[in-house]
Amino acid sequence: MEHNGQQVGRPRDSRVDEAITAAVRKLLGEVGYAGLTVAAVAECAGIGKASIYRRYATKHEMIFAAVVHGEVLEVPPDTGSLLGDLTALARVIVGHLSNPAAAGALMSLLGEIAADPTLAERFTTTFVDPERAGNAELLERAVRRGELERLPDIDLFHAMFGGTVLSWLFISHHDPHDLPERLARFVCAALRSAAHQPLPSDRVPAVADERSVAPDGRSRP
Amino acid sequence: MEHNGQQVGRPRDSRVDEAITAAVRKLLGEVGYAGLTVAAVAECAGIGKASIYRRYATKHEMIFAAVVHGEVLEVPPDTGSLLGDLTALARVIVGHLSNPAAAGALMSLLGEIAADPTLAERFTTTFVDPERAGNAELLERAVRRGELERLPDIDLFHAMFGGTVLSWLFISHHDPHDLPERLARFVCAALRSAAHQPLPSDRVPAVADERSVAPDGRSRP
DNA sequence: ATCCTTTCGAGACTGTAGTTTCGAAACTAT
DNA sequence: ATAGTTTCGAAACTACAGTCTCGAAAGGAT
Repeated sequence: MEHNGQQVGRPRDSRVDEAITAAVRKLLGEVGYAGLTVAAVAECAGIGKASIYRRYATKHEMIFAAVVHGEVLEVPPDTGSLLGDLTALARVIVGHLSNPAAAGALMSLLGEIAADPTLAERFTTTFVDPERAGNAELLERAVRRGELERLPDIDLFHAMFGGTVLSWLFISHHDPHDLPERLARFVCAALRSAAHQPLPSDRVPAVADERSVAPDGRSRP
Repeated sequence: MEHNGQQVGRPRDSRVDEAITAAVRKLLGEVGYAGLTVAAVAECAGIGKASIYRRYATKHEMIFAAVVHGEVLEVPPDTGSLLGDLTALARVIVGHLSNPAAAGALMSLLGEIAADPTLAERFTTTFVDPERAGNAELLERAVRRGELERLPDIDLFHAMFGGTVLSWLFISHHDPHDLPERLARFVCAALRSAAHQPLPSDRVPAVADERSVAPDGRSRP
């Protein structure tokens, strides 16, 4: 009988996992989200389709994992000022969203997410929550530094910062080269002003704690 | 030979056009973007699939036309204050994006647009440009009213306002009920601050407290 | 060493849905 | 009227997601 947590049977080859994500990213850049087929991923990775569906329930989950995996936005280091920090954060976001492979896929993925609560849940815990936490940390630095009197509306700030970049790139299709400076200056001004105003409401959006989703998102057969 | 503008051959039945868009909207509300099939649209409209593909090159174009047609965001009427106008504008955007049918479709559409320059062009002229023009008009009112010293960065404002709502709804999945007030207040503060800053500089004022945000009395139209 | 379980690549199979083809019908021009 | 053109609905075509089976291989357990 099997020991605690130890798997019985042939273990999964981690090289297969890497080959899948590498193939997905490569093909996303070449043929785009709509042109991506599971068969092509398998061939490009030199594996069988079964090895893909053993790991991911659907094609979308496969793409999701390949696009989001490890892409959690790191909090930029302390630059010494709120304006500097915001500029650096905007640069990180722009950098990630300018990657053509992940970029187009992310939008299509958001479409899927809008119609698939399971995927939405995973997306939130994997991507959204950490990113918002990073934003919060950045703002707390400004409070400690004395640049802000109190913590601003984190949820609004988070939606605004990322949402602006998203809209700038994928709706307006503007050149992002000077967006970080413009956005950071604008938001910085808003934060300094808003810090003097009372918050519109005092509801605390409790984050639903979900427990134990398998790391690979696939319940074992 | 054909006369000026007159079409030769059997004319299109305008009832078919109407039936298509009506069927798309009806089905989007029932089954969502991912569950929408061309066959279902054809059956629901009581027509053949060929009549759809004669009008639209792809399924996505069909949905795009059905969703965007006539949905151009109207500029809300003058409420007498910038804050009021911004709140009203945010309510309009939230209202449109909260429509489940259009909402999921828009995100998936943005994914297609990222990979299809033709669709991107149509989307820009049909949807993005008019919306930005509407935003500009609203800000010009504030300048005429004397609330703003000069016209702010229109492109940034446009991306920020719509992008924030987009992110709030489809990335953070938050409740939008009080978003218009929060967003409008925040952006209003930013506009007032940014209006009397030099545009191309990166000055770093310490904690220069400005209490000039007093005239905030009205909040509702 | 020998089972037992699981993963592996490969390929066949199925159902669904986007797209195209086809004969008939509708309309204009001569 | 008749030829030419375009639209119509129905049906055929095609691609692909997703599933399954196969024989082989890689572990762990006894």
